[in-house]
Amino acid sequence: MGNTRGTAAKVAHDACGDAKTPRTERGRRSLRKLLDAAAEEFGEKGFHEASVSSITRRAGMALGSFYTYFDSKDALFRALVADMSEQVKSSARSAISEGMGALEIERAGLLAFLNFAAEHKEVYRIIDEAEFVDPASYREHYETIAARFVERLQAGAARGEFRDGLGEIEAWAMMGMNVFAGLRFAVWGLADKSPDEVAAGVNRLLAEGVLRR
Amino acid sequence: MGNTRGTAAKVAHDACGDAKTPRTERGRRSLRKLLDAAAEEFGEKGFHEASVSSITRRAGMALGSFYTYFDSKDALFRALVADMSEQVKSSARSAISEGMGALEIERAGLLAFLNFAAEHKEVYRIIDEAEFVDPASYREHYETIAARFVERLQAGAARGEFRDGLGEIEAWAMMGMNVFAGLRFAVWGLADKSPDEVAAGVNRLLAEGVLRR
DNA sequence: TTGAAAGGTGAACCATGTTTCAAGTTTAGA
DNA sequence: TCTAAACTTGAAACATGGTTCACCTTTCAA
Repeated sequence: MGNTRGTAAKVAHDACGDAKTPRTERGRRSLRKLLDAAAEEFGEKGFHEASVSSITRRAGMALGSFYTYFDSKDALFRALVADMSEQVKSSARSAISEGMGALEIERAGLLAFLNFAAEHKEVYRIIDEAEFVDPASYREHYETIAARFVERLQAGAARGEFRDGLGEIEAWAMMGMNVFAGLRFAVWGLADKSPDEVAAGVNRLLAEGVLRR
Repeated sequence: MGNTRGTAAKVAHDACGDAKTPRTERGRRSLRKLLDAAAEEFGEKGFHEASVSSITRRAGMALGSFYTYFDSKDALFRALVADMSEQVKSSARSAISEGMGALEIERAGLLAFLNFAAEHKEVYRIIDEAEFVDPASYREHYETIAARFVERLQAGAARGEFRDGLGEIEAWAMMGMNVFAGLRFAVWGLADKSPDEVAAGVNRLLAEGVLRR
């Protein structure tokens, strides 16, 4: 469940906006421990059930130290949302490589997302709870991702793979498919379907729809 | 924003499980006021920011009266989730009529849902927050709806309108499309797309996918 | 008319958990 | 080595808001 060192370092960096930047190596280590502990705690309990004291306990430090790194529980949560959002985006991004066709890109992106979600089930809870704790981030998260879908849809059309006229409506619909597939098959993971199977099914739906022909 | 009298009555009835059934007409009126006030309050502020005292204030009654009708703030929320869930389902259900084709059913169902969501923006927040406050209901809500999608998909295939082999994966993907279309175009409603336009766009995507042919 | 049950009231109780603070310890550069 | 800044500590201050309770008012059937 714990982050890799690389990821955690990235967290600290990306979270600059809400975290107070530590000046020493020891400080960076503490900030990292706090962020990892918070991801676990918020993932398990949700924002309101989570407590700062429980987070510092997990991180193995005193309650008061928390306020050396964050101004408030909210600030910590915002930092975490920004980071998780970034991780979700980059997980899909990294799955895409040069020679892929437009449709293949979508399948690979979804597959990467499903694997990421299965590995980090706390992402859903944290992003979802942002709807209440930090609405602006929540909205920005989905709007940014939707914008990518629009770009890819248009690129696919330009290449002649996709039909013309695809835009925001289709982008949001696709994003919804992926998110719900992730919720049901990766996060709740009843293990009755493999990620490949799910990605293939959704991809076929996306490609040709449900009509018999 | 306020419920119609009919709806509110229904709420009270459906919520029996968590609400203490009033014995007199006056009591039923109070329970109704409480449920309507709660839908507003939870919709605006979310579960944790909402307070029982603010709900009773909205309802125009004293704090203590609340506990005549509900054992706790949680119980009220559960009653509300059950009711909203029921309303979402019946809004789509009522849009479906006899002579419709399988594809047409999906469009009509989505259109009704979009209109319902635009009219009751608080539904999203309440259902979404159930993920944290009442996870079992949250899951049941979506699983029940997904089951309906599966049924309709199979009915469509039996009629020869849809291709074979459609199942849970496709059902969850469709549900995701609809939910996200509702979030973006009905709830956030930037008014740049009409419900009909959105329903038509999603329906075409569902029917034939994105591939050029 | 009447009294028992239902419903209403809001101050006070209480648990929880965030944030502050004053004092101690460690780090890192000079 | 030395010292200022960075970091740590945990008890206590503080705020919030759910829940209880003892007493009052309304309803309704006999």
